[in-house]
Amino acid sequence: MTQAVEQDWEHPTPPELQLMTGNTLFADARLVQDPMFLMNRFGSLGSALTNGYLRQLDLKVRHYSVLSLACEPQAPTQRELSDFLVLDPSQVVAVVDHLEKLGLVEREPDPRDRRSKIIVPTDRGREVLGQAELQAGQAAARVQSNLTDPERATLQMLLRKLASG
Amino acid sequence: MTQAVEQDWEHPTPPELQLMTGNTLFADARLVQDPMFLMNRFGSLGSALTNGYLRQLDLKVRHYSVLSLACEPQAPTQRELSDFLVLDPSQVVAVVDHLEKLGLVEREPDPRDRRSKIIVPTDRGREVLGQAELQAGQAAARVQSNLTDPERATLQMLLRKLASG
DNA sequence: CCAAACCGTTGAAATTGTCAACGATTGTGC
DNA sequence: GCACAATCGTTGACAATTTCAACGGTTTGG
Repeated sequence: MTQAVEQDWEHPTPPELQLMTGNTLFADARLVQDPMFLMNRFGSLGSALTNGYLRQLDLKVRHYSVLSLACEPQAPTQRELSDFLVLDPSQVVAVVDHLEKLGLVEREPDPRDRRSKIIVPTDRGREVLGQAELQAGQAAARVQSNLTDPERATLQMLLRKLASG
Repeated sequence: MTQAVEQDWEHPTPPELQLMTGNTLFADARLVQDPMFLMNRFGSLGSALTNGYLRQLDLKVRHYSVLSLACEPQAPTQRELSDFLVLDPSQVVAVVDHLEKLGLVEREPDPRDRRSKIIVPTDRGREVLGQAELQAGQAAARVQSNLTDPERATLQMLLRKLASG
């Protein structure tokens, strides 16, 4: 039943999505000075926009994430994906099921633990990952369109340092 | 014991919340270099943590956001809240209902447009907002614990510039 | 004055998040 | 070796959240 439902701009057309209100009503509100608020706003807004760009590949951010991790040198188990992506194991099942139906990954038995299954990309999986990265990149570029290149680099550096907990 | 400084989690509120995997498995994964991925991760993770700190006030991030905006010089209508917070109007109804039941805000008719209602904080609302800001600040400090003060300032500046679209 | 658009509200549907339990397998203490 | 707890993927149920259509009351524009 996982058929393409609705349409809209699912073509190679860039989705229109309000990034941040040009509204000057709350321009000086205390909320917009709160980094957590902004992070949450751009996080959800960014993934929504990325989902739009990924729709033509029948993927969402979570599928793109799993596919990307599956293409890393060391193929992950579903448990590792669950931990790293902070997704319930049952949600990982659904994501892997979808990717498997698209022929992008395969479940293989873990030689070291027959309880686990490692997620391995197919050739087509690696190919589609490249396209997905392109789409995600376009979405990211659009979100960061207000920043200069060095600012983007600084932001990335700070976020990575934030993640190094 | 000293309860003034310490956070007492009266209810099953997890003080322990995995901010970012110390797992070194995916330390060099391409995903962790993607600013959008990190932004989304810290956005949802940060709001989940903030929700935990706000639980003692019977608030969530969305209620805190609405309360904060209601306390701005110009009291907003529900439509303006809906637009700015990217929430469906029906969700704003639920949030305002909750805040109203807690006696923190009141719906007042908009003198300029009898269709709209402006959300005005009560005295207790402003008081609780102060406490909520304290809790949210603790959550934020915890998320940003890996950053130095100047780095925090830079991050805030970049996020605000990101929002100035 | 009339039609279209807008606001808040309600309710229903779809998506997502959370949690308990199960077979199969592995690790642990004895 | 052997019971026994713990783990992994999976399923199914349940709660929370998002999305959407429709409705009275109101405003706007022609």
